Order: sequence, then C-alpha cells, then structure tokens
Amino acid sequence: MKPNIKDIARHAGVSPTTVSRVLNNRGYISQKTKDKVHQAMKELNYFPNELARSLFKQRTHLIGLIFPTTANPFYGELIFHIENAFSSKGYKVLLCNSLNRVDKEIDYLDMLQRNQVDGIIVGAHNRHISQYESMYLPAVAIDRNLSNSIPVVSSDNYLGGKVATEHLLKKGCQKIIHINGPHELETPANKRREAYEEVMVKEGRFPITYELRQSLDENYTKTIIDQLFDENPDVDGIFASDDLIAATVLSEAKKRGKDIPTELKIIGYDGTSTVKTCLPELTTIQQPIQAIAQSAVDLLIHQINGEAVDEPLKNIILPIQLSNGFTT
Amino acid sequence: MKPNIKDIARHAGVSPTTVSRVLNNRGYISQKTKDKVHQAMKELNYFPNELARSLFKQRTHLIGLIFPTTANPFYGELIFHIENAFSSKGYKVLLCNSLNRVDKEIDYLDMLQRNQVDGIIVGAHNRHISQYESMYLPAVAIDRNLSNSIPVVSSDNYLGGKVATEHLLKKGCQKIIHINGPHELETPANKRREAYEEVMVKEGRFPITYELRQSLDENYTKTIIDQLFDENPDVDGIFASDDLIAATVLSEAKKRGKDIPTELKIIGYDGTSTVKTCLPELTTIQQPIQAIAQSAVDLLIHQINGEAVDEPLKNIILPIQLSNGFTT
DNA sequence: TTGTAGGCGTTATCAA
DNA sequence: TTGATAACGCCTACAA
Repeated sequence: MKPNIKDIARHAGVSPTTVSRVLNNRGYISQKTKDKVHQAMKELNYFPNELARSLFKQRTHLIGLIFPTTANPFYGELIFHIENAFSSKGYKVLLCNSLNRVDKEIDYLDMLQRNQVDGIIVGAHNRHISQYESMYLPAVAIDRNLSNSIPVVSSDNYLGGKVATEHLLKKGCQKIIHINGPHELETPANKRREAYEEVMVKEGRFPITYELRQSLDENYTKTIIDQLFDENPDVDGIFASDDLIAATVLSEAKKRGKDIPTELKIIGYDGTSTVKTCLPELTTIQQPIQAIAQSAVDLLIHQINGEAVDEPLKNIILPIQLSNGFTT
Repeated sequence: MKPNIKDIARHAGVSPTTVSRVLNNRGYISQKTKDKVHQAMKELNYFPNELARSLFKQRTHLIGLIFPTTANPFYGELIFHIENAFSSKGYKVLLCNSLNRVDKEIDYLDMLQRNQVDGIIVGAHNRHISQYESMYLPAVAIDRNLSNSIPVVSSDNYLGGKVATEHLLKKGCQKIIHINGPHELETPANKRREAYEEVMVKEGRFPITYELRQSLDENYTKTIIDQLFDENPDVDGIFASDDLIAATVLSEAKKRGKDIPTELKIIGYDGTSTVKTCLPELTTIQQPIQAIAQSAVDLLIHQINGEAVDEPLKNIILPIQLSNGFTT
C-alpha cells in the first residue's frame, strides 16, 4: 500500500541506503542520483516513516502537553503559543485534556511514556501525583510543583494577588471579598489568595474568601456569587481569581442593579485576549501568556538536549501587569 | 537505559514472546508466568514502546487535528470535545495550529502523514489545497470542502444566517448590516453571509456586508467597525459572523453612547460557553459544538475501521439554535 | 559514490 | 503453555 524506502530504491534503480542518504542529505551523492530519487519519491507519493526513524534514533520529537482543557481561554491561548513555539523548532505536540482529574492525568502520563515522547509540559492542577517523582523524562511544570527535579514556570501569582488587592484598596473599597477556585487543587490561584489575605490583614481588614468547589452544575458559580451578595450586602470590592469568575460576578451584579464601579468594583485575573475582546472594560491582572509558553518550551528543549538546568532556571517567575479597565 | 521487552523477559526468566503475550493478553499463559512478568515490569518501570508496536501493526491510533488556533474559544472548545471523544476510544491527538496559513497547513499535512496518523480532522479554512485530493488517508472536514471524497461535518450555517437576519427583521430593525470575515477563505461564514444577503433581498432590503480581512493589527477590527458606524449613522441592526466580532461591535457601540438594544441590536454567532460566561447578554446563533465534535470523531473512526461512508454521511449538517439575549 | 548487513522494540507465525 | 524467528521501515557502520 504505502511505499517504503525499498520501493523508492527499486523505482529509482538504486539501493535503499542511497535513498536514505538523499533523505537525510548525508554523505556524497551525485546530483543525478539525487534527482532520480526525488523523482521516484514524487511519483510514488512517498512519506518517510517517522515511526521507524524515531525507533532507530531513539528520539521522537514528540512532546506531551497535559492541561486541564483547551476550552478555557487561558489554556487555549497558552497551548496555542506552546504548540507554535514547538512547531517552529521541529517538535510535534500530543494534546491531553486532563480536566483536573487525577485518574485522567495518570493515564495520560502513562500513554505519553509509552509513546516515547521526548518530554512533557504539565499545566494541570491536581493533588500531588507520585508518578512524577519516579519518572525519568524531561519535564516542565507550569504553575505547579510536580517534583523536586522538575522546573516550574509561572508568572508572579503572589504579586498578582497583592497588586489586585492593593488596587481595590487604593480605589477606596471598604469591604473586599475574594473568590477562589477549589482549594484542594494545587493551583496558582492559591498564591493569589494568600497574597489577598496577607495584604488584607496587614491593612487591618478582615479577609473573606469564597471558594468555588469543582461542580458539574452550570449554574453553580452563579449560585455561590448570589449567596455572596446575599450574605454581604455591603461588599464593594471583589477580587476574582480568574476572569471567567470575574465575568460572572459582573453579570450577577448587574442583574442586581449594582452600579459598576461606583457601588461595586471588580478585578479579575488572566487577561486573555479572548476576555479582553469580550469584556474590554474588565480590570484584571494580566499574565504574560506568550512569555510563559516560550520559557517553558525553551526550558524543555534545553533538557531534551541533555543540558543541565541551572538553579535559577528551576523556578522561573515572569512579571504580571495590572490592566486597568472600567470595573474598578 | 529504558528497559525493553527483552530486559523484562530476562528479569522474569521467560522469553520475549511470553512477555508480549502477557502484555496483550493473548494465548494461554499460566497465572504464575503472568505474575512473574507483571512483577518484572513493575520492578524495571517498564513502558511498552508504542512506536515499535505501531510500526509492526501498521496502525498508530494517532489522529492529526488541523485547526486555525486553540486561542479562539470556538476552536478551543471544539478541540476539547474532539480530543475527549478520541481519548475515550483509545486514540491520541496531534495538535496543529494552522493560523489559516496555507504554508503551515501544507507543512502540517506532510508532517502528519510522515508520522503515520490513522486519520485527520481538518477545521482550518484556507483556499483550496490540492494535496487533499491525492491523499490517501481517512479524513473528516469541519465546515469546509477539502475534496470530493472527504466528508464534511458542519452545523447549518445557511439556516443560522437566515435565522439571525430574520430575528433582527422581526425585532424591527430598519437598516441591518452584516460583518463577515475574510471572503477569500473557505469559511462557513460565507454561507451565513449568503443567507443574510438572500433574506435581505427577499425582504426588499439592501444588504450591506463589511468584510474583515486578515490583519496583524490588533485594532483593525475596531477600525472597520468605527468606519461602519461613521458611514452608516442610521444602522440599527448588526449581524456579526462570530461572537468575538459581535463583542467588539458591542463595546464600540457603547463607546459611542448607543443604547443597546433600543438604538442598535446586535446578534453574533457561535455561542461558545466562554462567550456565554463573559457576555451572557449577547444574542447569538448557537452551534452544537459538542455534537459537531462527536460526529466528526465517529465518522473518522468509522473510516479508519475500513467501513464505507454512506452518501448521507458525506455531508452531515447539525441544527443550530437561536440563543436569545438582551442585545436584540 | 554506492551497496550490504544488522538492529531499533514489538508481534505473528510456526514449532515444540 | 512456551520459545525461536522473521518482519514492520529506517539508519548507521562497514565494505566495496
């Protein structure tokens, strides 16, 4: 069915070795032979089998990507930049949506190793998974500690939480509430929360954090926000740990007739271009998504090439930026 | 370094064949042997090499996905559902962001065939690419004609455009303008436009379509919309061919102090959950994203299994839905 | 400048 | 119930 190197060789009247040489531009080959071989490859519609190549070379140029879901714009954009960067360096990318489920993450990890990926980038946020420790495989984590030996790339989540909280304070908010994701997951949002709580305490305020657990109910977030407003009629500042939560807060507040930003100020987190397009008015903490992607990719390729990861590279922290909108 | 089947065999005191049998649960093997082998695999931290397996079996269980970019929420969500569906059937997914660039699409197509993918799903929208015609590889296109033999899955774009336009008419709009993406790309938006123009003409109205060309300028869309408002101060209805454009229209209109929906009504297209979260007030035509994904996946697996694609399956059209918001 | 042989890790066939 | 062997498609010594 599919032609192989022997078919090409026969068709071109040379040996398989010669074809291989042409393919890899290795050694000396006469132009005439080259042409013959290329001709044969075209005629037979030949695609070199990367499987066989990789098997021999013990190198696949395949990278595994484990992230919660491309359906979330933050990961969608991050993954886009990651794939892009890898593609330009000759790597291909296997996509895994872990949905923050431990079982899926473990299965994917197993699958990727069976498929001989050269390395993985993990941006999923589960509880600790011990497999990462025994694993011998170049890896980079985004916003999560996987094991002692796996470097972590993140943006400055603590600073982000601090800047967000201070921003609301500066704008005169009296009662600031924080909304965060599931605390049991090892998400970067935990540091944002920590910063919020520390800043609040330092300022003599009482920190209140509403926690969103993982839920299949579409309206769950709305319900909790509703509850928040009922329980805190005097809330005048909300720091949401991501923009989608902030968006929900915004629309629920509007439903209640609250005027933004006079009665209530809202700040989100992430600053994806999708949310910037949909809600340009939202004040948010902008993560350097492309820079995170680029760092992670560079760091992984570095490891794949067998180079040592110096201490400062083991924990890369990229700067965030306050993006001023009209919701604060 | 990495243990192979021989290492396991030696460690367990059996032959490689036996290990393979245990691995694949094939033939008769005594429980004792099974246990020994499993033990050895655990001790040596063994991962069967899928490359070698695939090479022999002539089947990779790898699928290529060519889409414009995961950074767009529509594709992000679509790809999420596709990967999910494949994963549950034992397939893995290679992600390709074509960015609607012909050269990238062709390169990816080549790469995927070298990597022996079992099939591909293409949701990229470029001008005609002849490679698809000569290609022997199971494939499914989403919203695009790739070649005569490649089945197409889409939602009812014509109906969507019709419903959107009629909706604005029903709501009393006098001057309705349509905004569409680059006309030279083979996007499904072309059918939405066609429907808009036909409905308008049928109603004795004059159709006006503003076309957004591909641009690297972040503010390009805004500029065009600005121009639209300047040139048509009396516009009172806008049908945007996707939600992100609609979102931009919405914010530009607000900037100009236009009251939505009294002075201007806006309807978008796609209805991703991301946009629904960010802009719940937006009226839009909702595509059945998960159903599109599922159909495409089923159809591809069908082909991979060597089954014929019956005529009705060659062009699957899924229903859309009007999602009523407050912008109309 | 070109060809031959062996092996990358696995599995199917055949034999024991 | 288990083992030896050839083959999947390619590449790298080594030989010519």
